[in-house]
Amino acid sequence: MISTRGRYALRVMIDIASNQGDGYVPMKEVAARQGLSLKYLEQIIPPLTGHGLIKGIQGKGGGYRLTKEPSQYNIGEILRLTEKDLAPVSCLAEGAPECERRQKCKTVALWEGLEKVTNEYLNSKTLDELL
Amino acid sequence: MISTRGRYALRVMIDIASNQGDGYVPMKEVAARQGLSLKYLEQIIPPLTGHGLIKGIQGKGGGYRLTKEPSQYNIGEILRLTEKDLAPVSCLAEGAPECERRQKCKTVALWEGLEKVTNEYLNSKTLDELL
DNA sequence: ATAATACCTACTGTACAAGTAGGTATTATA
DNA sequence: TATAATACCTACTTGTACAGTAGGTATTAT
Repeated sequence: MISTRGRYALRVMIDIASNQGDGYVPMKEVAARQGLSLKYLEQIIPPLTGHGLIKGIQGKGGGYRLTKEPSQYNIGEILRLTEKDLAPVSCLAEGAPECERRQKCKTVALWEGLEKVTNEYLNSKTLDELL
Repeated sequence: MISTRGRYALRVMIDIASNQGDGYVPMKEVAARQGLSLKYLEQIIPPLTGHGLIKGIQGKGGGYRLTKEPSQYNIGEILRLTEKDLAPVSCLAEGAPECERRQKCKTVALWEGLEKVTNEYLNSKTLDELL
């Protein structure tokens, strides 16, 4: 299940896209508009700036803005960065210990298929479709 | 993320299908073959018997068997019964309080679409495909 | 100098997942 | 009729992770 981290990150991206104009959007305003905790959002944002999806500038008058056109973001990349893991089962999560039943496991192909359809869906949707 | 309840339920169904022959399969044997806790499995099974997916008979020589051909079970129904919820986000879970942002929510359609593709995938797979 | 911002790190309460534990009810069989 | 083996039921436990709260530092415009 998608946690608040991914869901809030998406709402932040939508909010910035809708309000950036030609300037920078303070996270304080995003938090107020979205009814979310500023302090919590500050913990969620770093992977997005770290991977260049948004740019933040410090100091008075600072804030965030997108680095690309909304149509250039797919939802999957936003969620993969902010969500802990998008795998449908823990044994497919990154860093999961190699399962010793893997060879004879009758269900792993099912879970891999499920992961594939969800990733394809999320990668096919872009940010501008949500505005 | 699919929890152990749904994953174990699936393995139980596969194990019963593979071992029932023309008799009944004791859960104790399933637990031993699958390397799972019998006591834990006993908590997971009731919704499957309650909805008639498997039939259990008590007493010595008892156990469980399928009520239909493996090809007649779809994976989605097994998971929906044993998993707490298959919704991709908590606001789409059954019994979730009506979200007051629902009307203006820009992301709910995305989550509904994600739920749709996962349900379609899981409903399209049948138990016999896993044997 | 000050105010407003991004950015950083530690701590906390709650809920739930994943079991453990100890029973009762039912049925075949010796 | 006693016993063993099963399904079925309910309470309790433990660890972990989610969803924050809290208190700072660094940077920049005015």
